[in-house]
Amino acid sequence: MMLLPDLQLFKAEFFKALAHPVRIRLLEVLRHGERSVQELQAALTVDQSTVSQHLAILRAKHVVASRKEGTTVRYAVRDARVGALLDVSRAIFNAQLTGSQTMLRALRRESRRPPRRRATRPA
Amino acid sequence: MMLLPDLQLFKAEFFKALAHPVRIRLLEVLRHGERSVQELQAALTVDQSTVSQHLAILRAKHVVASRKEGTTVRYAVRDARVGALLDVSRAIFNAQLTGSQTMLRALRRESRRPPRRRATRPA
DNA sequence: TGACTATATAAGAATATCGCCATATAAAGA
DNA sequence: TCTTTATATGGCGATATTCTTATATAGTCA
Repeated sequence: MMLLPDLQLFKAEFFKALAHPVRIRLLEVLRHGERSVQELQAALTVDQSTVSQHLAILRAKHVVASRKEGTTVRYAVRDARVGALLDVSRAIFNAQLTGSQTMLRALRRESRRPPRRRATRPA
Repeated sequence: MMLLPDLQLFKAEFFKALAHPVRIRLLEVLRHGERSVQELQAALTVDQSTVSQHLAILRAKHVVASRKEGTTVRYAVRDARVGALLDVSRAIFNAQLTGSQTMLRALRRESRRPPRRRATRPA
């Protein structure tokens, strides 16, 4: 049966694009600015073809855009509101995760400013 | 390989919960208030077991909660921010859908106040 | 208890998604 | 042109989702 308006189908496709741990990580890196495939690969520690495949999916769903620059390709989030989306969902997780101390800590860690690699060793 | 932190996995599970047209429709009805399974079923025109199965998924991911009331079971969204999430994504679609006139119209129709069934016929 | 209603769950077939490996394309430099 | 580097894509086995059909559970009323 089914027969639902295309619009809901379209929305579902969009959420599907976010429904994978690798793609979430990709977006959480990309929301801080444009990145090359190499940089993304380094940040995630998954292999090249996997990163490329997930980027292809995000591209197909129009979540990210790619721009060629010489040999490398740089990716960026297409709509800044994707950041807002991740923030709202973070707030929801936060409320939901009252159980797991470990995940709660990880979540809090994420929401702090980008961990600005420490320059000097602590006193 | 893989080895991503549990947190991202958890987030992906959450988005997966939204990544289906039927579940999106369910949430878009539920965000306006508690509903029984029957009401949901009537609103979506999909059959009983399908609605129940999708509700089970939303329940498993803690997106909705169920409350028994006599013979019937009433469902509600657990976190009001889910509404905000749907709104942000709507905004993103809106920007994205500059191509499809049909979907654009459907999207606009959705964002108007609940269509409050007209009481008198137009003049 | 039996019949009826509302909802949930199980099992299976069809389909989709995922990760991995190999290979393809494309730019740049020798 | 040959090589190297950066990225994309095709094929495949493993796993996960989804719908359908049938059945199970639970509340209500007679």
